[in-house]
Amino acid sequence: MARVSGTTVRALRHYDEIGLLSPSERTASGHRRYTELDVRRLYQVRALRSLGVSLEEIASVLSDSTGGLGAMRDLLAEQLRGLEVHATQVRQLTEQLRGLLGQIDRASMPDPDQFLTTLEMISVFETYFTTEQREQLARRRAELGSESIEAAKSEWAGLVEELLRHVEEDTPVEDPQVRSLVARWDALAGRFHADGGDGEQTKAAAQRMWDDNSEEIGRSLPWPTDRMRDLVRYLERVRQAG
Amino acid sequence: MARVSGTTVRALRHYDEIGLLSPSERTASGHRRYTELDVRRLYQVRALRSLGVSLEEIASVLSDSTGGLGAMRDLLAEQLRGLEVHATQVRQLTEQLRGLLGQIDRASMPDPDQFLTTLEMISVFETYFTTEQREQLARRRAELGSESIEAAKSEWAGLVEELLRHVEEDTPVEDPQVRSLVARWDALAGRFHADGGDGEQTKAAAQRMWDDNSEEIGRSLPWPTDRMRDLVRYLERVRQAG
DNA sequence: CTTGAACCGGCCGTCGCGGGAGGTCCTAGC
DNA sequence: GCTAGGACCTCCCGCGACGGCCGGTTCAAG
Repeated sequence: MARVSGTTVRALRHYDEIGLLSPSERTASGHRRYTELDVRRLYQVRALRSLGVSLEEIASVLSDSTGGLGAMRDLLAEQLRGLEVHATQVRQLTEQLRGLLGQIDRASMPDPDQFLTTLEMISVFETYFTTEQREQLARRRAELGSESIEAAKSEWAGLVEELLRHVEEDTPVEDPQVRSLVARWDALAGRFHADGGDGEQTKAAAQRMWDDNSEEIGRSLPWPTDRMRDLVRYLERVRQAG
Repeated sequence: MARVSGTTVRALRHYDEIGLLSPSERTASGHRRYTELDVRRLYQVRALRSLGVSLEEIASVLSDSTGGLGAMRDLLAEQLRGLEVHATQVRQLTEQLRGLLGQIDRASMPDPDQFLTTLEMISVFETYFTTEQREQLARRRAELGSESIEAAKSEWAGLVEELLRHVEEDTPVEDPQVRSLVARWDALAGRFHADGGDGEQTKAAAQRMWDDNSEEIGRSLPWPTDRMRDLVRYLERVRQAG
């Protein structure tokens, strides 16, 4: 039976154990004897398995005595839906991996610490954003276009530099110039979120992420950790003063 | 630690058990106490996990004390290759499922037996053809174009009808007309295989499949089983006579 | 001092089998 | 009839990355 059907003996015994396909007969000595009907059922099982259907689902649909071609159709349709979801996840993973590899290659072996920090950032990111929210962010980035992202990056870098100066000079948090800088900072960050509805949730997630992990985030930036920490505290004080 | 990092307590204990991430300290009572360094390592672990890297590989690459960014790069590149292979398989599966669903829908609930037989055919197909050979067949079909496939199908149907007549009339196997029909049959089947090299293997696999499962194949056809079996035997006799 | 939440180690379950141990059976050749 | 070796049997452990439960300990707040 195993030779003819291209399955392993172990698989056949497994199907017998779980009651999915028990041979209709046994020899007096206990050897499994498969009938013609058993062979047909095995072919059906193997075909559904090769389509990724679980043994449990196969059992239910094959034992559905209502001649259930409808049930079979539903099962395959559901399988297809699941597969499409899976394919989406695989595409996202592939994209992420390619991005990371590109980052490594472009920097041609950057500071290992910095790369490990990037890994940490991915983790934080995963923790705080669900997949849908991440898609939303990606769409938003796509809408903005890559040049405006570059512009935002440089504007952000400028903001950080200016704010760091104020931190060093300990400018009072009520200073209108400082408050305007912080407002620009928040507006800049806000541009990367969608408006209303789910956008609010994304914003809230980002806020939580920032609140809980501002130090981690700081480490991933091209400025020294302690100065960024000071900057973050300063920002919070300015916001509370507002 | 679990709350902050977004992992479950169980996962943390698991990492401890397998020695991937053991807390640097323990309280006197035995509670795990994670240091700042442990937190960073956990973030790295989670990030690599979210990229689909196995715990074993994570352990090896994180314990690589050569500051191994190169090892990391290799690991991620390998991960990417594996993902791409997986994506190909997923695409093939999706295609198969869509084809099957289309078949069910077009026939708007055909004979359940016939559909189950289709499933059996898939299984036989899987048994005898490797993935690469299947791809080759698919390419060949694409080259031929769908209309020529339809033409071949109807030509085949015509051949079967004519040959069935000869079987009923028991025309001698040496009859030149019969031999020409069989030659057309073989040529028709041959058109669906590539020429030379791997094509020969595909042909051989098809031959084996036909030899071993001609009855199964017969069941999937729109002609009655017993007449097809007679036809198959007749074909073999004609070929041997040639 | 109590109480409820959090933590501990340990063990079983998942899914689809693979692989091995130790014993029985079957068939071919002498 | 005997023997050799292959095929079969049942029973059990293993994977990978944890989830979940149990009975007991520890911790922080009131």
